[in-house]
Amino acid sequence: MTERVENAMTQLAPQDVDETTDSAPKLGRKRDHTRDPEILDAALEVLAETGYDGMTIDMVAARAKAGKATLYRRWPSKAELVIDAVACMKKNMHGGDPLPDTGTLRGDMIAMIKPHSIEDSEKKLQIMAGLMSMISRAPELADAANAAIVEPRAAINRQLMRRAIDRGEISADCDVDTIAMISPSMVAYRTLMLRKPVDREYLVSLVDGVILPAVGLGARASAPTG
Amino acid sequence: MTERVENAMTQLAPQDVDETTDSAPKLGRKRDHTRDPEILDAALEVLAETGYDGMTIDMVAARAKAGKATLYRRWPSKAELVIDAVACMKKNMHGGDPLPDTGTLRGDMIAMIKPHSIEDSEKKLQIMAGLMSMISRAPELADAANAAIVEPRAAINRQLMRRAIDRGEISADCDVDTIAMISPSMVAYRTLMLRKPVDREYLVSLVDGVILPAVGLGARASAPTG
DNA sequence: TGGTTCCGATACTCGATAGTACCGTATATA
DNA sequence: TATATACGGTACTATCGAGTATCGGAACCA
Repeated sequence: MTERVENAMTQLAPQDVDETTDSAPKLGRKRDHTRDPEILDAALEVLAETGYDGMTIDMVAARAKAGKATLYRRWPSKAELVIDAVACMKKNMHGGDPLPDTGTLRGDMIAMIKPHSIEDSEKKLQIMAGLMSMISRAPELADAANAAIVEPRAAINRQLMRRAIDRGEISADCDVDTIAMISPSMVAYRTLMLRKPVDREYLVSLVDGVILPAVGLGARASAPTG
Repeated sequence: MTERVENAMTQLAPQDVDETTDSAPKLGRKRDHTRDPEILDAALEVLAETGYDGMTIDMVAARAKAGKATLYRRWPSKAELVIDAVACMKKNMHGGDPLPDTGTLRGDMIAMIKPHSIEDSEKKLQIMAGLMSMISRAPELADAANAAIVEPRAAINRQLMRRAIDRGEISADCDVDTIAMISPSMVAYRTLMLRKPVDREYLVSLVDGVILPAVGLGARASAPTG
């Protein structure tokens, strides 16, 4: 409630935060920053399971097999820990497989539907749900979450569509930006509110029943293979 | 966290809840049930402003100008109060204006875009956001929220599309159920995560850039009037 | 080796809030 | 009028969790 969030520190690395850059003679044991990612991952897990308000620092510490004080040595508050965790989620995303290039927009989009990415997406949406209550207090968090969770998928869709435009498969008049957001938005709503499964069948029906028609490719214009 | 939610009572009206139906001789002052809606509305307001976890019973009582004990006489817990508030939101929805019938699907959909409904929708989405953290603990709440907030809009879209099918304007092969969810889902995502304005312009662009193309009506096939 | 800082762990403070108890008052039945 | 209950308000209890303090031990540096 009375929480204030001014600035995430976002990985300042070796020296501590409020030191005036040079006044630290670096004595004694060094902070083990290899543990940061483990702690942030633990925070994301707890966040997905219990939501921001349900999440306690003790849970995160226990999950990361770390002491509570260790967390407070690295992040000044629960809020900043979460903000950092969400921000780092984006960085730590492996670029993943290269974009498919099957020659048709439908082929590319269907090729993007992989069990791994479905499950990955569901986990990230749980994190997003857990963040919702905090977003009204820290709106910049919405940007971070969007950048880490949904924007990458939308960017892929945009690129696939632009290539389709370039090869003349679809019209250049398409509202690429909006259409690229269709499946992320609908998958988010279906997962979080309808709580219905987002499986391959649903995603294919989105491609064939909404996206392809929207770009002017009639549903029955493409290959039969799922 | 340790909250349990078994059953919402959902407006049992005159007699109290746990009375075995007839053993109440009805003595003394009667409960003033005309205040129930005021209390539930206050709960929805606070819910939209602060979210479930940030909401306190004292806030709701103060907003409704009622005593905290009064709330606990009527609902056994904060959770059940909220569940009841969301459930009653659906009931208390005035049917609103009759469906537009302009003769074209585009005309009908554009006619549905009214300042009042935009603002109403935004308020309801704030409530939905406030509920998110609780939904994982009480999944039936997701159904109630969906039924009260998004489903009515989707139902309208379905009906407009079915009429368009009946009059031969669009093909009967359209995936009506899925397409009817496009604008609710995208509006929800845009409001809650992107925090961008959902204004008339955006809604029109959804109709012209996504929905009409998806049902096979080329974007430039319709009336010029916005 | 000795001083310094980090580590995990635990105990503590302190504010906030769900839920209860009780007050004086208002309103209903008998 | 007497009784019983609801009312708005307030004080209280009990719990929970953020953040702090401190511990013995380990790692690092001079």
